[in-house]
Amino acid sequence: MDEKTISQAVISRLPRYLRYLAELKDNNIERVSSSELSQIMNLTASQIRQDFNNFGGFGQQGYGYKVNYLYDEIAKILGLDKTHHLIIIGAGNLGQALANYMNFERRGFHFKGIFDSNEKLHGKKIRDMYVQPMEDLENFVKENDIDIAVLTIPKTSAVKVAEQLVNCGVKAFWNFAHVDLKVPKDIVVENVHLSDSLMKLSFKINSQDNDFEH
Amino acid sequence: MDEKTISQAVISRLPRYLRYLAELKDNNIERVSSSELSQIMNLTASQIRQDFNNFGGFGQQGYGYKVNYLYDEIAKILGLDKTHHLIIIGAGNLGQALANYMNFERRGFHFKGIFDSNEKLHGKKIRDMYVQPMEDLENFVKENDIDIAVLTIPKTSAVKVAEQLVNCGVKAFWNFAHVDLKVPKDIVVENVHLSDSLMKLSFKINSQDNDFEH
DNA sequence: TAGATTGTTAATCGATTAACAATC
DNA sequence: TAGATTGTTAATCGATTAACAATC
Repeated sequence: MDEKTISQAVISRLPRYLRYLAELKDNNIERVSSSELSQIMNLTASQIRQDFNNFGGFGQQGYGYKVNYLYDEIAKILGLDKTHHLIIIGAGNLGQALANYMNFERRGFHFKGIFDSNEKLHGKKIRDMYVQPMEDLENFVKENDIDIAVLTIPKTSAVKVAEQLVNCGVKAFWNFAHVDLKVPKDIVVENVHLSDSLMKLSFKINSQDNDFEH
Repeated sequence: MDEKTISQAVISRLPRYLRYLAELKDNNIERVSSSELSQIMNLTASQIRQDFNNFGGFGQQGYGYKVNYLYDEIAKILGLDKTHHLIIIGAGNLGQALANYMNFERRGFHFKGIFDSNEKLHGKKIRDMYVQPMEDLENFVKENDIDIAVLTIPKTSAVKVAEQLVNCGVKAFWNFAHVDLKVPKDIVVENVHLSDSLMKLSFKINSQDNDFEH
């Protein structure tokens, strides 16, 4: 429909908007102006209005934005009203933690299974799932219409497994492996490189103490 | 010394440079030109040279960059040669996973302790640490010169605990709580908002299927 | 010296901020 | 209607890309 290009910067701000709007909702605040929101969120009012107008206007002149309506619209933009079928590849520390910790279902992500190559883990119960062997992966993906794979496996196997999953029809990856996946460009990848994040923290500490500012 | 402002965009690319340089090192490749690196990393050669020259020139005209030297210099810029004392607040799924999964020591981060308010967890062994009660937190931080706290606690307590830790001398936070911390501006915060990341994934899937491009 | 590739300046592109007319 | 605040255009700022002189 719209056929507009949304910049990465805007996309990154959307979940944060949603978070602050949820807070306003919790406090039973019905309306908010761009300048009020800008103060709470430490942005400029102009940027907020520009951001929202990437998706068409959600406000009313002279009034501001209805909190509930704005929240719902942004949730829709983020696709949180859609449902997806998700599996986790890698039942190590991180995979298990995400299975237990993330509230996948609340965001429309149906957690359907967890896999690992380590046979000591096979059959282990994680949340309400049993760890399955990698041999069963392809069939499971095809039979259960899996569209998202969470990769919490070592980088050595991540690229290969991702390719395999693309061939089975997986459309998106939440990638925690410390490597850049090689997938066709219509496949969605969202990287969470924890090591990179820790290095950024290190840089900021370092640059504070010494040389360069950031 | 230098007193230059490094943009957020450049900082974010540094760990990725390091990753690819490590790969070249592993393959015993001694030199690399900006244009070779640009092809591997899917960047422009110009951007790479601009990035490096934020910190002074690391290359030789007509030759390129020495892989080992460049790696070491970027590691130094990231402060990976420095040591830090780190604790984890929150011994739930995520806190435990990070304690076990992250190779803190390898990057100069000395993992010194893990804390939780849940007394059922107190004394539980995680890696080579025992979970300590929050009551012992302040003394421990002061006595052990802790400068970094990893926050894997719910957002409801994160802001308060962060303030408390700042008062005890903590200088940096690796924040996994789904909230923006309120700390003085000389305190370093690196956020890992996993929910936000998942929503971005959702957006990208959604925008592929329908309306807007990204 | 000739060839290659950096370091750096200039040009372009994109994102943020400012300004204001439209309108609730 | 008057006041307020959006939606949107224009101005500014910053980051990326292109070009090329410096130099190994």
